Amino acid sequence: MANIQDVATRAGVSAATVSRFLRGRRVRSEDAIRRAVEELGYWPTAAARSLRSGVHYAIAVVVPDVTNPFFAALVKGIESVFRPGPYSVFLANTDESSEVEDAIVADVVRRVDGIILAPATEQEETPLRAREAGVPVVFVDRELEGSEFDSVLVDNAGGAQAAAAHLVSLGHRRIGVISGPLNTTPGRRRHQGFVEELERRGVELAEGCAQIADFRESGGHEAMLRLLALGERPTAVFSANNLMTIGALKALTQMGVRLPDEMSLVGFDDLDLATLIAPALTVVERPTVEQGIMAAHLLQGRLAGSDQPPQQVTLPVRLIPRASSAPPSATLTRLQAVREESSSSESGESAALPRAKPRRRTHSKKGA
Amino acid sequence: MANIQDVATRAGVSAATVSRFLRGRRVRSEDAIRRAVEELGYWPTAAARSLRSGVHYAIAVVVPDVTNPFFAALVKGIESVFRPGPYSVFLANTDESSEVEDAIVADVVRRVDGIILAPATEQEETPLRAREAGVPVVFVDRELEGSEFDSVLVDNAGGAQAAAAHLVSLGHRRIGVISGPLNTTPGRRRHQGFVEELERRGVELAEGCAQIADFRESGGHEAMLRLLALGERPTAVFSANNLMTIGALKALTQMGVRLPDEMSLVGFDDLDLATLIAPALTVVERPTVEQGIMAAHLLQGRLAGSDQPPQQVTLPVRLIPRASSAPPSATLTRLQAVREESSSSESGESAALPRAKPRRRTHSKKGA
DNA sequence: GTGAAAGCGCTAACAT
DNA sequence: ATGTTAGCGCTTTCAC
Repeated sequence: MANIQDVATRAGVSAATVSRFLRGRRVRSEDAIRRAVEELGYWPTAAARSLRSGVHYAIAVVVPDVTNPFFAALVKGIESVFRPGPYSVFLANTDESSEVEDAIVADVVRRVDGIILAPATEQEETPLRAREAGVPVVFVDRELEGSEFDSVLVDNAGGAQAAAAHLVSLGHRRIGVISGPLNTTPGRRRHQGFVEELERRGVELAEGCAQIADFRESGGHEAMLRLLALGERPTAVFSANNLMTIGALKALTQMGVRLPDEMSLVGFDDLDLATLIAPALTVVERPTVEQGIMAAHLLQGRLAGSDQPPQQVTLPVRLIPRASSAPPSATLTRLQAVREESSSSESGESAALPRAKPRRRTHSKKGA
Repeated sequence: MANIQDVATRAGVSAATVSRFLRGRRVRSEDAIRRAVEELGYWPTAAARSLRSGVHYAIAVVVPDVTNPFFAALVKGIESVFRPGPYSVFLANTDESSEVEDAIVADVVRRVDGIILAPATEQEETPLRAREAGVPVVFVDRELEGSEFDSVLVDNAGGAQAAAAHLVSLGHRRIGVISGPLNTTPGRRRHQGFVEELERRGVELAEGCAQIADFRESGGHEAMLRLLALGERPTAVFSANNLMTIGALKALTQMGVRLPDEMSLVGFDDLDLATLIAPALTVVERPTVEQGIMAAHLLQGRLAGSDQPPQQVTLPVRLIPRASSAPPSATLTRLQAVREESSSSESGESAALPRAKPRRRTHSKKGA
């Protein structure tokens, strides 16, 4: 395989000149060099270039699970930004394991100029090592507690709150939640956001109604089975990510529980097929490709030598009400008893409306 | 950052000895070296190692679209094989573009020791260049015409044939197909397999009933809209991959066409949510993770220096009949006329059942 | 603008 | 088993 010296000889110049030309500087012998490169099919050896100059013209994207459509979309966004070059984008998978992530980052730090990282958990100094090695890191989806890294998140708490508010407004009082690991940013934020909003609205989380799972389909499946096995089933459930929502749906189908009659379900993350399943799924949607684009821009800034203080970008989410969430059905809630007593004239429509927005601050209004 | 010489000095040996130790050979001063490595936080520089030895301890997986669950699963399989090391796995996305693929492969050839490639199209000598560079290539999902590369495919033709047989057996005579690009292996094989099986069973593909799309959701969507706009709609459609099936489903929903009453649908590729959509989707399922594992094993063989002739592995597929395919409905087929005459007593339940497994060979039973 | 020379960090060949 | 030496292919001074 031809090297730079071969090109130089053929073009009648020195290797240094060829190198300069290849790096975009103006030289007299452009034509000759271009021709020599062409004829020899020359392409620089990445390793030699990296060794000498310290730049790799590559970045790494490290995610817990490529199989998760969310991360896949993220990657697409990132790639679209870097496509024009000169950086190649490499993707690596940690399989939701901190150990694997450690190994990958340690390896990749020697091969790339920057890293976009969606950490498996928050307990790790791996990214700090990367920084020590002089490789900028941008966090996506998950962040390091009080760290000084660029990061792009979505409004996890806000989305979870919207889901809680939605379910309470529909009249649900016995509500379940399937959360991700609490040592991950989205796991903890969504869980807290959901639970706190319930409390704020005077709804207590009953025993066994908070299931901490693992962001995987199997975890969601098992969690939903546990919820269904409860003495008193929740009338509504919030599932904190796409994969667990799928698992939960399968559990419901398997146990013959009908949505939304027997249970309401709201998921975090839109599913590609959310509108096709029956009933169409109510979800909290977040920008995925955009999140990747944002992260890529931040990293590009660092690669260009930006010395700005760490940026913390938070993207908005939005609740999309569809058919899987509805007021609790007659047979399942005590509210129903109240309803039957008090109102019979308005029964036709009111059940479908968020009429139950009860006692925001339980104590403050008690006397009124 | 410490280099190998620093470690050597600290351990009181030469750099060569450290190098040998790191590569697994036995040395006397193991302990001292290990300690020095530890204390200095030393980690070899990949570029230097690659430059000198020519090995990168990395492989690349190049796919058209990470967002496609099929490729995501493939990657998972590959990673599971390489996880134990010593090779890192990098993933790159070609966005279904031969040009991007060319660029990626040209780049990656200088950085890795082997490539697993799912080509965007078949018209390219890129992989040949990789081979010239001494980098082994294993094809997945798609193959190069008459080439001498290892490859792992699934029984595309067989799957498509099974789908055709299934639909014809149900009684469909006016059948549509949404195919992928015919210059890709799975696109062509599935198309041909399907069409030929129809012919073999005496069913002709009507004008406009063969839609060649692009393996993308949007393509499937548009193709289905075109099929629905036909003067005489097909009573059944075969969609040649997961993404197009999703697009087709959305088109059907959008146009208010009910499955399977107004149309039967069979897809190639199982969908994660196939059982959750209404009605559950009939699909041709193929092993995805296994395909990745197989490809990884083949590449491992080459990396280990195997000189065996190119292996061509074909994995079996299987048709999973679910609810989206059923006999053509009353209003849509002339068969119904026959039915109405002959049977009225069994009308209650029979409509939902595949009872009409009528005249496998139209001509053979005509007189009965 | 250009060439000569040095060297990035490592491993392979050759001694011992 | 270990040290010495050379050099992978490139980029970067440093002169000119």
